[in-house]
Amino acid sequence: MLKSQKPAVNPNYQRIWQTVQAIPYSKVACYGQIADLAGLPGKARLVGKALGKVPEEGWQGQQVPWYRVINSQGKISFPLESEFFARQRDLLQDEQVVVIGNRIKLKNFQWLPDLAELLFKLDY
DNA sequence: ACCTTGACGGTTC
DNA sequence: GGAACCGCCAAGG
Repeated sequence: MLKSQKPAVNPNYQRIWQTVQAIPYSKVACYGQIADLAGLPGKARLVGKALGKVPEEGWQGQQVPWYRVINSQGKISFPLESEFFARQRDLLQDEQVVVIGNRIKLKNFQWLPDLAELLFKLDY
């Protein structure tokens, strides 16, 4: 049998993308929160890396709503003047998420999944 | 094996 | 709220 075909996609990235897919419409989650839910506690920065490599065509037939992930301070983690910042802000506002001066009130929009929701959406 | 990179987070002032 | 600082650690070169 042939050894190591292609290094396949990093399994940690896959779990992160899958977890991000569970964030509901009009809700946001923090990098650290996603890391925890993905079973990678303390690896918030890894989530950032993984999101930077999200396949444009989605993962396993489903889009990955990368724009629903913001930092723990309720802010978009891109430079204000960048094109990425504008895109993320627009996509969020399209979902009725209120963004004022690079600030989103986590109190109102943070995704707080209950156990049943997690068991249903994440299969591991 | 060593070094740098990150879409981070918490602490403190 | 915000800026400075420091700790964190897998990935990729």
